[in-house]
Amino acid sequence: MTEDAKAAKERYKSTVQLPQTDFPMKAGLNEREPALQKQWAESDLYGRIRADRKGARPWVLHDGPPYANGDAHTGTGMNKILKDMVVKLRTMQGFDSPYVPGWDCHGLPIEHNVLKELGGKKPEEMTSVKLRELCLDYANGYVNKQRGQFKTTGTLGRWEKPYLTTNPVYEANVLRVFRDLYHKGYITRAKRPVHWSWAAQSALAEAELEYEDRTDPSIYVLMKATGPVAGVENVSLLIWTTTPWTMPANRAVAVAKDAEYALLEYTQAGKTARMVVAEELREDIVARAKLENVKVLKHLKGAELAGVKYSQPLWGFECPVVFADYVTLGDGTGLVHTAPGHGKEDFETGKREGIPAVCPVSPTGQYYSGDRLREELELPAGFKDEHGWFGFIEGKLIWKVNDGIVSKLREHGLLLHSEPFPHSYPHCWRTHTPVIFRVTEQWFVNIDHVEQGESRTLRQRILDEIKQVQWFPAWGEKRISAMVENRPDWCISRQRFWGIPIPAFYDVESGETCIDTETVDHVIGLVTQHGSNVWYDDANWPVEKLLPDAVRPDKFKGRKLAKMDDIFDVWFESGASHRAVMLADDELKDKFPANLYLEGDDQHRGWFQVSLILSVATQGKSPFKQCLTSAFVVDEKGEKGSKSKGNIWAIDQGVRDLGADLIRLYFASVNTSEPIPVTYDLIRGAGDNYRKLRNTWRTLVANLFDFTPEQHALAYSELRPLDQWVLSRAAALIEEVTACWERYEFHHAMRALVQFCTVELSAQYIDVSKDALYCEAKEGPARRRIQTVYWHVATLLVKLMAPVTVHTAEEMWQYLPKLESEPDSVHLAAWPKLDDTLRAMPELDKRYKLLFRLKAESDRVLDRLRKEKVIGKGYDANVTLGCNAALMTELAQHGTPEQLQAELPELLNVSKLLLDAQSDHGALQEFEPATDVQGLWVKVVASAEQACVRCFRRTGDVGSVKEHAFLCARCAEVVEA
RNA sequence: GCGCCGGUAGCUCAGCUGGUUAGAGCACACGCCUGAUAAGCGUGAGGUCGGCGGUUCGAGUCCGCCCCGGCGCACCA
Repeated sequence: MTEDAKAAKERYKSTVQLPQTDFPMKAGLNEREPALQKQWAESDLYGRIRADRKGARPWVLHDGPPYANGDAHTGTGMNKILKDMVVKLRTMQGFDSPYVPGWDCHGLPIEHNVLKELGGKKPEEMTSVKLRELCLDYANGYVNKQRGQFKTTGTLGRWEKPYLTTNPVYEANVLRVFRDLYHKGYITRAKRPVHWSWAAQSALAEAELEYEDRTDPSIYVLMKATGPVAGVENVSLLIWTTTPWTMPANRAVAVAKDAEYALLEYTQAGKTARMVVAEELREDIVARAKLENVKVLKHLKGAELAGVKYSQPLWGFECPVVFADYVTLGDGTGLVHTAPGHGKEDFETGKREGIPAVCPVSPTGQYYSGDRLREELELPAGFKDEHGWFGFIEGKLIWKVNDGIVSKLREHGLLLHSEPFPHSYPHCWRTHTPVIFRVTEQWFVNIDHVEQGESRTLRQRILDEIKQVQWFPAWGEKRISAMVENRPDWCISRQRFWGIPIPAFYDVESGETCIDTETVDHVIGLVTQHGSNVWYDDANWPVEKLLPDAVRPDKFKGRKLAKMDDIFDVWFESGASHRAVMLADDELKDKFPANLYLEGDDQHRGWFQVSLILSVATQGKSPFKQCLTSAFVVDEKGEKGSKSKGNIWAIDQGVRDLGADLIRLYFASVNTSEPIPVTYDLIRGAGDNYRKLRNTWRTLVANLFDFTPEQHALAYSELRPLDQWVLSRAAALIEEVTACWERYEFHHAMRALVQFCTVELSAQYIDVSKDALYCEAKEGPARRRIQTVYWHVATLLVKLMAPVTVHTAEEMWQYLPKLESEPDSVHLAAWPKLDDTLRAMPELDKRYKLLFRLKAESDRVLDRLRKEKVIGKGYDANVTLGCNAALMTELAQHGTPEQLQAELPELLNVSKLLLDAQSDHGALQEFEPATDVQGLWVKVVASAEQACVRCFRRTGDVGSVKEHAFLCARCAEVVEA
């Protein structure tokens, strides 16, 4: 370039419309996000959203309450972010979509931690009320902490007035659910075997069990028959168990009536003996116990064992053989050790056969001592402990005697074989200790109860309701149905104090339980006013005051009553949230059932199920219409996050280090139905997408610096096909993103969004439209129509991003030239939808698909010439597209050769373009065959023309206007005007 | 043990009801631009679509078996 040309270039620079914007390229999230959040708080954005949508169709996501203990970590943080995304979407779609967060504040972990702070147990002088106050303080402390942590993610909601399960009104509503269940006959108090956590000293519900691996002794015990078996004397019944500690409670051996059994004679360690085992398992047992000289004396059906009695291996008294249909021949011996006090089925069998369910184990998992042990074992009168078992077990923790029992059985010649047995075993979810079965008196919700006026059991009604719910992912329906089909009655009582009391009394003399709907209602009244502490405040609320004669059933009037001291399972409390929140909160009560419950997929077993049970039983329907679950967050190794592993971090720390929008974008970009790896590096990886979105958008808005939509936007009809094509692609994007959101496939929506930015915008439209945008007349239509498209696209992109990158979208919104009618916050704006401008144009889609394929072929050749240093930028080149007849015919569908020739230079970013249909291109050396387009040859030559100093193109007419020697005709005209 | 989900380029994932040489983004390599510039554009390399067998004119896509990973269930006595 000559000196003159350089000077000219500088002179004309001011006539070029270069992009201008203050919208920063760098996100600076950790400064901007808190500032925006402050702004939202000060302008009460959430309140304004609520006011703005008042009266609109409701759409409610009902929040599942996280537990008020510990930090809000990545998992709970993700859950809140996903919820916020959905609520923001629904709000933009015009729904009235309040978000009322809640916390689960009662329960064992808090109780534990408070006791720990007190040195392990409640000080003698401390009242229960005082202790409960400490628990409440503890819970409230974590509510405040977690609230602050959640808010850093940019989540909007009624944070200042959340629902808490400790709120007296909430507590009263839990009791109302109980009252209704009681009234309808769903509640039973009964002695049954329940899962028992000896570490927590409480019964556990199914939802509170976690299966963990554990190795127990697997033992084969010989139960000596007291008489002949099928005519043969001195026969033992071989049983198998992995819980040797239950042997003291053994009261029967169960067999399958129809199964085939074998009566064997065998030699082991030089001694010969006889026993009965299932024929199918005989060889397995012989091999395991290394038996020799095995002879099958007889085959017999289980039924033939009727009437056989054996000597209890520890205590020596006679116990029966019984039949049971759960006896299987999969493993063991086919003869089942039955201890009705330690197993659900054993209990049922015992009940049927009139065998006592003895349970010599205390709440702490120790055998009772002394007389108590004797009593609990229900030993016969005059019993003598000849072998010293009594002293051996008494007072000991059951897990500590497992091995001792094994060796002692061996000493007595009762053990055929033992080996270690690894298996998964239910553990207490809070203390992570193995649970046991204990027979205790508990309160239950009867799942198979049929209430008056109904023909179906509650279980069946829940299953029917499950079918009415939309499950995301769809397999959730199968999973929860299977769980409901198989679940036992729900044990809702716990023997702790930090919770809502089960409002029942008993007659001190007779022991009879005193409860009816009136007494419960009375307590509900007191709890509403004073909170559940009334139950524990003996000084101010003695039983006479708690339940005055006036409200007692007649038979209890004037009697001495005492309070029962069970509390509700915390799942009962959270499961009642539909009643305590959805049906009771001023803002929500006319919006039941909720549109969506959204939690981790562990809640199929937990909150979803208990909510369904309680809502179907009391309201007759599911408390939610849709149910969305996400998988768990894991670390880079795919391991579940846990504090002890140190692979989990508090969400607010992540926000400070990485930025809320980046974390939100990450969670929106991954498939949340599969385990979600969460590490700083992975989230930083989402920064690629973030920057792409941000920069692409920045370019759009930087070219709108002189654009006011009301004044400058052109009508659809004034746009060129290329412009209309972008709008058509944008319309497709809106449809796809919206469809993905409706299916809650956030990551598919984000993919579409990023792809649109990188392909249609960045690589295609923006790249192609630069010349017109920069060099055409500032006010002319060639520039304004591109700005019109930019404006439409920039607007819809901000909106489509708004539920995810809530801060960035808001920041963008402030820089976007908007219609006067748009609100000041993007979160108050309307979700984009198709209209006369944003509309699908299939013909144009087809046209540009073809033309961009031609561009790709041209680019390939241009690239080669660049590497050969023949040309630099595209404007240095002239391109000839040699097309055969078939290709010309295809092209003709999209315009005349003249039209295409006029449009293609811009599209291909070259100075000149020729369509040549005449020659036999294959025979011409200067033409290069295309690789992906049939019938196309490409010829590229360096242009010999002078470049225009203003637009860089080599159009061949530079200097045609005398006054502007360095300009092409187009630029000269623009500059003149 | 039973059931569910997944196994596609180095990474994250698309591939609808089976149909031209399997796609995108990122990362990588090479080049261009320097008027999106701590940006942008182009080109390229990279995949036996977990394995084996089957159905079919044709399979990543359907069927069967197996392997790996994850999750759930439980009458594991």
